[in-house]
Amino acid sequence: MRDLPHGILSGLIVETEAYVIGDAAGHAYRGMTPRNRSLFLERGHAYVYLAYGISYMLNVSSETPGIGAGVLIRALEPLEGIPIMKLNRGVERVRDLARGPGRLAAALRIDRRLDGLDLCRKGPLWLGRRGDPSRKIGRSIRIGITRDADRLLRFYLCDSPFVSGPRSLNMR
DNA sequence: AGTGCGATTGACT
DNA sequence: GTCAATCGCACTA
Repeated sequence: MRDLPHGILSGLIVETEAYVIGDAAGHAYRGMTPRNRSLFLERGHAYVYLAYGISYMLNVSSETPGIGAGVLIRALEPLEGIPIMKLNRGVERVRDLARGPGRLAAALRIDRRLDGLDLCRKGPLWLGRRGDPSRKIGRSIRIGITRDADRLLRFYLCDSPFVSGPRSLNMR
């Protein structure tokens, strides 16, 4: 859920990637730095960083304080505030509004100012419960990384058209 | 102080 | 399918 001056935006998370303890692909792997310190907060805090100088990535810290791990939120099925998301993204097609981590952040106007925010409390950005536990969840290798590339730590809703990535990865 | 490089995207052949 | 854009930051010296 995202609370903006223009209104409330929300969506269903349909795709994530885990960056676990001791994971060479994770930003926390080489210890705490000014950029990644939010990964070391109590689980449920936002870690936002800029990738390729172009796109912001939203992560949720996933361990107890001082450990350093998180989950990248890769795609959303837009639910509320779709007209505002279209303005934020400059595209009309609902499927393209938040399909991919950079697009998701753009649709929700997420940037480094939200870094470190507690996502378990209602605020400018927070997490709710909307999922249907009976929907089938697939897993695959993670997208766009080089180290620890073989681990099956990407998760997505099999039947959702709002999932990113090559179709060959979305069949399991 | 200088350098190299992405947890991507959008435009183009 | 290929490829450039773009910049904060981690690393080296």
